[in-house]
Amino acid sequence: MDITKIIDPLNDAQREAVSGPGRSMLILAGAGSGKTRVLVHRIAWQIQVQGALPHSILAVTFTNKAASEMRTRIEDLLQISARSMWIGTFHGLAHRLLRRHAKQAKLPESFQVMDSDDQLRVIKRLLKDINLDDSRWPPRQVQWFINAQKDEGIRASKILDSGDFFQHQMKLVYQSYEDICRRSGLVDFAELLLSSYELLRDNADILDFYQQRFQHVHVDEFQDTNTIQYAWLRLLTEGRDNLFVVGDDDQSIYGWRGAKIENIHRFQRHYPNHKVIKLEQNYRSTGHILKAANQVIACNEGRMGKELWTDSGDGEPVSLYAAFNEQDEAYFVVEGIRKWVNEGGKRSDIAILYRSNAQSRQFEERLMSTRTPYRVYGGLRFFERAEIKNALAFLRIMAHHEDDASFERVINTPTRGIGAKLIADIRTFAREQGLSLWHAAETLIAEKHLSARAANALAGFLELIGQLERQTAEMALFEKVKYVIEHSGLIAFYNEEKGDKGEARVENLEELVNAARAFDYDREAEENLGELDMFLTHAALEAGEMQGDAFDDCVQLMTLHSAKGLEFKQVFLVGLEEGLFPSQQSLEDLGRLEEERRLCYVGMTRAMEHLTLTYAESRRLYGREIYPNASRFLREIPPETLQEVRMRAQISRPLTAVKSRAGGLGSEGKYKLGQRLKHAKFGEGVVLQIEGSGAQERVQVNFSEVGVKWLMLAYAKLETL
DNA sequence: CTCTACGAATTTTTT
DNA sequence: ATTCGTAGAG
Repeated sequence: MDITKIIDPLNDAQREAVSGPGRSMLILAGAGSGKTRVLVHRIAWQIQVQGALPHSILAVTFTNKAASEMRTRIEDLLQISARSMWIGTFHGLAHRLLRRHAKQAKLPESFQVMDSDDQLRVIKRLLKDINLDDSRWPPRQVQWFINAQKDEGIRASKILDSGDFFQHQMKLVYQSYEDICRRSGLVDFAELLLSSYELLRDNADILDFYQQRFQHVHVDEFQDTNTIQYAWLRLLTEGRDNLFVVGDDDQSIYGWRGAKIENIHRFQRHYPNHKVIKLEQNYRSTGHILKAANQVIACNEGRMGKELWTDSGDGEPVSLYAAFNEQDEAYFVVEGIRKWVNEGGKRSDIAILYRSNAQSRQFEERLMSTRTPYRVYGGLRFFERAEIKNALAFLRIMAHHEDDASFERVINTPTRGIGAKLIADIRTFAREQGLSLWHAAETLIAEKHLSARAANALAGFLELIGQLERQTAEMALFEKVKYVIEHSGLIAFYNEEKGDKGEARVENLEELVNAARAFDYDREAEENLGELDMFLTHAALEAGEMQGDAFDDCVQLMTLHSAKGLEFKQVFLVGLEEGLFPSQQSLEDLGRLEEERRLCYVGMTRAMEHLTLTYAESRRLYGREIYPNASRFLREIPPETLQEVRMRAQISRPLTAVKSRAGGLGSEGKYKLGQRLKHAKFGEGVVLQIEGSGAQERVQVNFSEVGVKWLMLAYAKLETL
């Protein structure tokens, strides 16, 4: 066997990880340290050297992109098909388990996957039905609550009824939501995970089967796992010491949606025999960029401790530009892009990264007026567009009459004279009789409870669906889709819509036909599911590529979050201002502040050759002019790696705040970040920030009773705890 | 049913 | 500022 291909391209640490003993391992892989490579080569090693069967490999990722990349790279490396390996996202694999064992998972054979938009609609509907005032109970918040419970593995029935009104109400809503989903055969994303966890937990035979099968379990981006995902992994590997996880605590930026860094510590406790390997050699960025990023992340407490290094030289220093205002900032960045392109650089090697989507605008305007091609990430994706979801809802309701969500979606789309009143009546009747909306509608017509006009319109709808069903019964998937978008009236409906908008929607619908034609049934068909159902699931689980032509040479605009995992020769990290980045909401909580800092670290380490940081001294935000301070993260960067750029020297002020090395690193004095202390008047609090020195030294403290305050150390009477 | 007007909210996102 | 959702009028 030729193992040189597997081993030779690796450095020592990577090699140790790849060829390590067949027990649990924790690979702490810094940014740009070759983490995917390690994962891929580890799997190759197990197969080729240790004789593992492809069949016994399980590899879990968070995104479809990561999963397919891993699969491709394994196939390229080993020159074998990776078909029999289970490589996929947590949700994708959970889904596969549920399809295979629908009965034991207490789900209908043909359950449908709901995306978050569908889920939100169901919740809105539900809140209306039980007459909850949605200004006091915002649907989003309810959705968030339910998902958070599921992510923690908590069923509605397990929520304590502590007498807390909010809790009590939420429990009721959650319970009704569960009922609706069960009755309609709908499963949301969080439910995929929770149900598949329960499936394994409650069925010893099934669990045993998969434990036997998956001799080698691998997890990518382990720091992003939430409670239920960890519990799921734990079940599969319990007592087997075969869990190989790769992650980076410094790149944990999804705490706000339930990711638990603690899972790394949990892992260390639960797999006592494990081995830890740190990958610290970086193959992406120059020395200056790494030094700057290292110093920033070093300000966080309680890290696993890693320091990136490179042997490829310092490179250029990091640029810093203090813009006059947000327009000047955009102007400066686009000017930088122009220079780069003039010197022969590619636009697609450039990224503009920002904290919040709203910031993209000024850059778009500037790019547009200079006619620079660009692409903004994070818009609606193909399968999330309303017209596509409408078409899919037709297909769904045809195949599954009890799917209330789809029924609601298309009952009056395109409009066919079924008004709010009639729909409400159907809903009420359905609820009273415990029927699906479809069945309720049928019954209402049959029992002549409706006015002639209403009955007519409703019967027309049912008949339309019935006709579509019959006429497309024998068609291939793409023909079926084509037939439905044409004969449901959707195409005609959107053709009516004036402007490019309707035109674009029609084009999208036509594109859906192509998507159906291109859909590779065989590749996905493992479950005993019809082609249409597979396609619908595919649409929910993989919302599809974002808009824009990847082939064009475009400047890339995206949030810091969506930049994770990517790299660019030239990175502009913009809007480094207190209140923006770190965001306002994170200022008062050290934990969230540290997550912002990690986000900053992620952003900086995206840059390969050149990193430019900018902030504005004045910014229009929500229609108001604000005068933010430079971000604390700038002060954490070692000055020797920084180079201030001044496009218009007389305008931008000298950067005193940035140059003065503040005590923010927490090395000197008796106060450091996170330090608990007590003030005679304000009570107890936590140190968030330290600035200045000597008589000027001041600390920002978050007091539990009175909130955030700045205190001069020279005057304040403080006592450390 | 569609259009307009007014008020409220406004980090980050994958599945 | 802008967007989004709802309430009320036409």
